[in-house]
Amino acid sequence: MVTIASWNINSVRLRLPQVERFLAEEAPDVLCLQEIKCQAHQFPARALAELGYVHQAVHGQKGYHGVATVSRIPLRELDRHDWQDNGEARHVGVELLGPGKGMVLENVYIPAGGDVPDRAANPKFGQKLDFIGRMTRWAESLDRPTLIVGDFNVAPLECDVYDHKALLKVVSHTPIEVETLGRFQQAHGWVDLGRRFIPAPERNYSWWSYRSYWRQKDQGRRLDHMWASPQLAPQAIAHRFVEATRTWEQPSDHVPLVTEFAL
DNA sequence: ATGGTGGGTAGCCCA
Repeated sequence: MVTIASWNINSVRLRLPQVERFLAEEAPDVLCLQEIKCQAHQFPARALAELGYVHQAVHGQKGYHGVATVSRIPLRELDRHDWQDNGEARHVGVELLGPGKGMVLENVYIPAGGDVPDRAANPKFGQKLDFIGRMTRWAESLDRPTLIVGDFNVAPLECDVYDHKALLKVVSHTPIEVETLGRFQQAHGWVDLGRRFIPAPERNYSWWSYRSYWRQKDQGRRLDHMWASPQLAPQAIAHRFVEATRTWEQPSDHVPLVTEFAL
């Protein structure tokens, strides 16, 4: 059995105690973090190593973004794609070397895309679409069993948001984003494990705004995903969102996802 | 209900 977790932590230094609690309670073999918001030398490497996560691939950046994959299983870092070509730290790819040997684990933080869903008015929105477009061309040539996880910043299905009609004009759920992410999915035949295990139209959110009104009304969105390549997906035997973390004190706005593989 | 809240970091950017 190999258990993989993914969590947008929104500052790993601020929430290190929550990461430690999550690792103690869920005991995944591998944890993929997004939005670590620190440089590699500031990453709490020793604290996580003391919990057994001694194998680490950290792609940090000062103040913003940043991803890290920490593991009890030996791993080898493969690459760090810059799909915007602007130096932002949004991806790290590794290969598992012990249990799960041969699995490639892609940890990605797709840009949020700003507030206005219009390329001309808001360059960040175009950069988000272009990021996914470059990911799509990359995915077309993949030929190894791969799990891609992270904060995709897109809620693809109608039931992935609290109000589909209202959110059609809100970045994260616009038709152009959903279509663009759909082309990425088709490029490799990715299996959306979130919906394989929690089928539509069941409520299944991974993110709630910090703004209190939205939280009270359960106005969540499914922005975080674990997608398996076709040859790997059948090995996934369990999948869950750990929604309880959102009720912890001073939480991340995202909750972790966990998948168990029979490997 | 286009405001509001929460990060990092130095006068704002990002989510």
